[in-house]
Amino acid sequence: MPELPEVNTFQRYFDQTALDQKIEQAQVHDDKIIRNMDGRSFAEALAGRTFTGSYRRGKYLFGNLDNGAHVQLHFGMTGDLKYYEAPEDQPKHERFVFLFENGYKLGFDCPRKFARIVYVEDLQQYIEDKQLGEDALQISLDDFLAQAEGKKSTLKGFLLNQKYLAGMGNLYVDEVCYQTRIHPASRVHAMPQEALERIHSKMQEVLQYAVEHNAYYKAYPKDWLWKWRDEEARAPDGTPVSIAKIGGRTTYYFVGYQKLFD
DNA sequence: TGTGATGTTGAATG
DNA sequence: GCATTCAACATCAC
Repeated sequence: MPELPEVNTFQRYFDQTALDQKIEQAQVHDDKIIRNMDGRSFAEALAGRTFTGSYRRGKYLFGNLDNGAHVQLHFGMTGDLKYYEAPEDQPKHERFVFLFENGYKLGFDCPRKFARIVYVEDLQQYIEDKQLGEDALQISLDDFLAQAEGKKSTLKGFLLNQKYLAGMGNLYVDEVCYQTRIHPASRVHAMPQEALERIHSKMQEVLQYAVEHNAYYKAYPKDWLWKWRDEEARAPDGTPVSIAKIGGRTTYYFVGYQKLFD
């Protein structure tokens, strides 16, 4: 489920379960989920360490280790965390697990193995090399406009590109476009500044609301697109939903109800 | 049985 | 260098 608000919820969970406890051992069940070393090296690097904090940027969560290194947790499409004690509570698709001194474990579950776990020696350098954009919840209007400057891509493609800003995913992009009544296939360079300002403002409003509700979508307002994202959906003016690939992803939008800048 | 899914990356193309 | 499209990654659920 992981877009920015979901990862923010994972961060809270991580902080409540993993911090300030010595890691007795890390066990890697599936080597391929660790992207920059084999499972044995990862386990060796983590043994005896302690997480002292965490840092989230967009959909990327980093656990801060007491030796200055970080562990990147990126959840892909199906990543999840589970803190448990009894062996029978181990999640079905656990790919690796931290065993703490108190006997509890923090397991990383991921049915589709799209998650990306990386042992990061130098976080600043890593983020720079990745060209990871500013966090979508933090980015100022000025920086947002600067990123949008001259972009010929679709609005959706722009918002999804983690180099420009980090954290937006398929569902929240559709939500913001719907609520601002701007067509997701609009060309960024054809949008007046006022429209970009509305996107920026609504984006942070939506993300903030979602974060405050722990990304629990059932608690989202009834008038969000999210609630009834299906083929029967209609805009308030009765426009039936259109479903098409925009920016490479399945997109729900309303022709006419959402203004197209092209 | 086939299809697509809340994500990212790299290759190929224009 | 940019933008776009596509395939790949691997598994599950409808």
